Amino acid sequence: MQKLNFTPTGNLSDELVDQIRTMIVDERLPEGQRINEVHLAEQLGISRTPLREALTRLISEGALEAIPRRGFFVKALSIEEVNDIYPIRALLDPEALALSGLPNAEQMQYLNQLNQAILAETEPFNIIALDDAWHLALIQNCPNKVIFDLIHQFMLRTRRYEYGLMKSKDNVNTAIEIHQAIMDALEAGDLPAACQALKENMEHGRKPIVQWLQSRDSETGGTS
Amino acid sequence: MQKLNFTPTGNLSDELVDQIRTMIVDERLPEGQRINEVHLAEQLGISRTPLREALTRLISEGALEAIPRRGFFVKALSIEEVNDIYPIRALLDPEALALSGLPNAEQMQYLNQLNQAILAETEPFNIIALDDAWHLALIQNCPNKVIFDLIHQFMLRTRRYEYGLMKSKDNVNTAIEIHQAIMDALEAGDLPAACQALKENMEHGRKPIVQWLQSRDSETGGTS
DNA sequence: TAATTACATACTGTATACAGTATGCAAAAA
DNA sequence: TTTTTGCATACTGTATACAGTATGTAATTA
Repeated sequence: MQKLNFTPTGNLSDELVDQIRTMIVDERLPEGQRINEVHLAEQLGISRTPLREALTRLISEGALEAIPRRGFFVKALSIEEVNDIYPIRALLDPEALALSGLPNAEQMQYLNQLNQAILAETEPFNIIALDDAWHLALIQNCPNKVIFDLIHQFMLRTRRYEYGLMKSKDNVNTAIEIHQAIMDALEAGDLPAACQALKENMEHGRKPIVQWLQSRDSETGGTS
Repeated sequence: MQKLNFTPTGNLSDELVDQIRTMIVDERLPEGQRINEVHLAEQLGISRTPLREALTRLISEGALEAIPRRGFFVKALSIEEVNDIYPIRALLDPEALALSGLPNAEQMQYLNQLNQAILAETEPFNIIALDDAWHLALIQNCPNKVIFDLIHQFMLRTRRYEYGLMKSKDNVNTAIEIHQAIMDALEAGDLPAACQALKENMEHGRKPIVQWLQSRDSETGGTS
């Protein structure tokens, strides 16, 4: 039962990383859960070797942790991590935007399209993917590829947190409005204002997530 | 020929990552080189499975890259990467120091000891390790663990560049003087000045590396 | 002589086998 | 009834086997 018998590009573990990350984000693999390699491997239709290579990569991404001789575990969501990461993005994202400069007309149109697509989308997982795409499109001209990749990495790392959040339409609408404000500044040709708005976006994006985590932690159980 | 037959903590690949990174830094594995897994595995006295897991991790660190069906390659040193990373550290390090606050007397003494140890050391590899240790000690109180880890990651990633540089005693002395200037500001209780000095340190640290790379690239061959 | 094709070799990517440790349960003793 | 100890089971970590692709060389043809 091979997944794909035409694999001209990429290895099995490449696709596995995306697949397993998605399972962690949508909580099919809930936080704290121990990964049973044999079970997961046969569930995914592959052997343990490429699976372990994928799990190893997800440790670097911060989605998993390993305890020697005990195995891989899904990392717990933590308020500390949110409080740490969002201020970093408040530093990195505006810097990336400043380095990128103003987007051209075509790029502006694409940003608008994405923002409207977010409005139309109802599936939380897709909303997050579109939101991330918007933020990446904003800095697509960034000449500093390391910053770009770093931001991309943090996006993947915070998807688990935003997944819980984006179930509420209120938070989605807020995000759309902030995007609009940034785009307004860009269309006015005011790059510093756009950077400032982006910085505030990141600083304020932290708060509702922390609140959600706190309310979640005060409950004992959760609905599946 | 086992490396250690008492491994109560940690897996083989944990130690392999450090070992192979060192081989890349000191150019036993030169840039661009294709990694022969069979050869390297038997050279290190282990099998290909844990080796491949270690190599996978070193891709995340930026030391290697993988081409499907071709294998792992040591990433080439690039001026672009240096130009990208040092401005990021000029952003992150001062922020981490600001969050850390002033070090206490004991910590100041440790910073002084490290700086003197750098002066006494002659081996480039050790100089870099001490320099990194100094910069980490500077921000050891940083409450933002993600920034701390990020800086640590960038240190490992830039060791290859600094190894070429630290062969010149001039550059070592410059580093020591800058450390001293930062410590002077700290002992005066002026945290903002220390952050500013650290920022300038990072911004200026980039230049000699780029110059070294340019002069190196204009030569055809190199001494072993 | 230069170019192209066919073949032998080597290496990667994946699966599987094996060894050693952790875990949970049952039985026995206090 | 509670605690402790021994054993069976399950799972991780590592080694090895196998399949398929890339690579280099030699032979053949233009």
